[in-house]
Order: sequence, then C-alpha cells, then structure tokens
Amino acid sequence: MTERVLVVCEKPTAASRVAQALDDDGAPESFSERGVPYHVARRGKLDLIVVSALGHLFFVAQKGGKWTYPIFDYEWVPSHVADKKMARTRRFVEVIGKLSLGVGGYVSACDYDMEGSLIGYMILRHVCGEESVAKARRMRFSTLTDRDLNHAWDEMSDSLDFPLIEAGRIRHEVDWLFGINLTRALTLAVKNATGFYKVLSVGRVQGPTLNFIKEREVEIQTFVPTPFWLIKAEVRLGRKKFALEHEASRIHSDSKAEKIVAECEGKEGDLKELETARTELPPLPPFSLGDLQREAYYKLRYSPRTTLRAAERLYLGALISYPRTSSQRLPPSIDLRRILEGLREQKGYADFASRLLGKSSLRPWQGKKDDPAHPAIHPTGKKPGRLEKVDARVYDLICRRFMASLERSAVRESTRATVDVNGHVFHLKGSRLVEEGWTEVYGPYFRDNGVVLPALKIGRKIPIRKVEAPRRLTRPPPRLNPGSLLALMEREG
DNA sequence: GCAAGGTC
Repeated sequence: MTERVLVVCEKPTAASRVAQALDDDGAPESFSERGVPYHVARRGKLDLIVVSALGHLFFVAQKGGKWTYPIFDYEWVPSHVADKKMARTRRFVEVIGKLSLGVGGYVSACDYDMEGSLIGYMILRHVCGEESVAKARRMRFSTLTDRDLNHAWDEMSDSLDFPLIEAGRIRHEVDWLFGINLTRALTLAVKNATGFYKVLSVGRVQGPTLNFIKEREVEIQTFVPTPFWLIKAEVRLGRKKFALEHEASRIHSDSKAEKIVAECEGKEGDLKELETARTELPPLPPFSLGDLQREAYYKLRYSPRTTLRAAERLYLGALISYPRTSSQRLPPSIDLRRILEGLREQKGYADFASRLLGKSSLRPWQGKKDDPAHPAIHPTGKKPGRLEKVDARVYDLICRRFMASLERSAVRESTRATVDVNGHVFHLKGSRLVEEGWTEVYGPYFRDNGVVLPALKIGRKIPIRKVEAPRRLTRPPPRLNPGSLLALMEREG
C-alpha cells in the first residue's frame, strides 16, 4: 500500500501550486469538500494529500468572558471560536482533520517565515495531534516555481523550525497582552475621568505610528513662518531661458533683496568661472518589501497595501519571489542567468536581458539590509499570462529594478558657471547624464531633473533679462504620507 | 468592546 503524506499549505492558491509542482506528472487530482479545496499528488511511491489553511486557523483569545482589566488569562483557540467573522475557517479545520487520519507523514509547506511556521505548527498540533509535530518536516522556499518547490522537497529539514515557531507564538501572545490591556486601560482612564465612553485602541504598531503622526502635527501646528527673499534672475542662452541663482539661497531682509535687484537690473553678467564634475550614480539595490512599497507609492501612487496585495498575487503566480522580505541582497545561490533567460523572452525586457547575459560576470548591487529567510524580491523569469493593471505595473517595477541592480553605474556630469553681475555672484547650474548605465532599464521610474546647459566659455557676456526678489515664507515640514510614514516606521524600528 | 497579522 502506498504511504500517504499530509502536506499543509498556508492558502489555497499556494496549495494548488505545490501540488502541481510535486506531482510526478504535474497533474494532481483536485477535490473540494464542503468548500475546502485539497489535492492528491503522486510522487514516486507516495500519495501527497496537499491541504490548505486560510492564514491563521488558531488565535489567541481571552479565557472566560468578562471585560476586566488587567487580564492575563489567554488560550489558543480555533479562529472561528475567537472571532465570528472567521466562521469559514471551521470547515478548513474539520476537513484537514479528516484528511489527516491514517497518514504516515506530515510536511509543513506554509510560507517560509515566522507566521507561516506558526500556522503550520498550530494546525499539526491542534488538528493532527501531538505526535504529528515530532514527525513533521518543513519545506523552505522563496519562490513557488516548480523548480524551487521540487528542490525544497528534496532538501527539506527533518523537523519543524521550532525557534521560529516559538518566536511567532510569543509574538502573538505578547501583542495580545500588551494591546488588549493597554486598550482597556486607556478606555477606562478616559471613561473614569470624563464619563465619555469610546474604545481607544493601542497596540505595538498602532501606538507608535499614531505618535509619529501626532508629533509631526504638533510641529506643523506650532510652526512659526518667517519671511525671506529669493533672488531670481533670468538669462537667455541661444534660444532657451535659464535661471540664475544668487549665491545666497535666501536673503533675510527686504532692503537687501531690493538693493541686489536694483544693482543687477538691466546689467550684463560676466562668466567668470566654469567648473565641471563627474559623479557616479551607483545602481539601486533590489527591493525589500518596504523599498518596493515606497517606490510604488512615489512612482505609481499605489498605497502600501495595494502594492503588497499585488506582490502576493505575483508570488502566488510564481512570477516573483516571496515578497515579505527585508533583504536588499541577492545571494549567490540565485541563478541570475536563468532568470535573465526568462526575461529575455518577455516583451519589453528582451534587449536589457540580452545585454546583461552578454556580460562575463553578473554581480548584483547589494543593499545593506539582509533577511535570514529570503533574498530580495526578484522575478523568477516565468512568463506572465495576462495580468491585471496593478499587478502588471508592480511586476514591471520589480523586473526593472532587478535588472538595474545588475547594471553599471550611471555617470552624471554637473556644470556650475559663476556669473558676476555688477559685483553680485550668481550661479548657473546644469547637469546631464553622460552614461546612462542602470538608469536606462529603470527609465520609467527614474527622473533626471537636471538642466542641460549649452556649451559655455569663460568671458562670455550674458545680459540679464529679468531680476526679481519674491518674498517667501519658511514652511513647516509636510504631513506624513504613506511613503514617508513607512520610511519613518522602518527607521525607528 | 480591545492587538497584530494572516487571508479573501
């Protein structure tokens, strides 16, 4: 009789990918019992019963029903017991329990991170029984491609990753104790002091985040604007207009600004000095999740949540690697050439990928941040079918960023001309990219806002067309937006 | 009634 092995995945889409990848013929049998999908894959002499959770099937909940403060009694219960909205998960627990009867082995194939490890463990522990935990093995993978999943099967560890599970379990428990207790304390404090009843929630994440917003708001509300003056001069070189900047970026008195204007009006500038410098712009490292979310917000105006959703779908389609990573690095174990060969077959990337494949060595530009479980987000090379607009744009951003990280630096040439106008010093600044390097492939998301100057010579006389001294006010810092808030949260831990 | 983080 063939041995049956229960393979537990985190979500239905992942389960069907896992089943397909592990089946010898790539064609597992799929079933649905009371709305719960599962698959049976044949692998050598084994029958793999591939089942799925729906994220967490077990929650931390209060023991006993009273709303008291403080509260320290909690227990792990099925999520449908803890939260009525999770009623759907009840059938998942029951169907997995039934399918686990009589199996000879257990494998956790949940997403490889802390939450995934915990999800798999809780199911084995509370649904399949204590003895399943000791027998269970763990697959570790960063993409849902057939290749990586088969590799993960062949190389799987012979026990669950208990340190990660423990960390996850404690994280849930501490967050619960901290959040529920502080929320009740705050709610009660306000009620007792004012008689006004409203739940005021606090937690590990929302508390500090709200404080960032409040701090910034206080800064804005208490900001006292002070006036200053700018000196703006305009010249014409050839057919184009250019702006001259006074050496003092801000003038602090009205009379001084007026004096400069009066002394420069209608005069001729004398080009005294011409400096040029070349600076290298190194490529950007491949994306961590935070980097991707920020870039998608600034370049595409997608909220962090929209971007994460899109990245999750791309991951489930085996088009990109696991997105919940803080790494900005691509370790040597990743087959860069194979990925580029895949991208070469995709519309829009063929030229860039071919050129990179022509290099004798490929070395990604690495960021500082690393992640023990996953590399930076990168495409798998698998050719996408039709994608939703959001998914297509996030995919494009990831592919271009990946290729950019393998490219050469760009080189910018900056020019600064010093122009003397009746004893006042002005600068004329320009820059242009002399080598495009990585900015070519990253083009849609790279904006070079340098001004390109015409050829200039020392001694050139430049008539001043217009001089003004507009009055301005210093401004408070801007309100936080989804991008800057994310950056602040990451920076402050 | 309340967290955070999964998933849909």
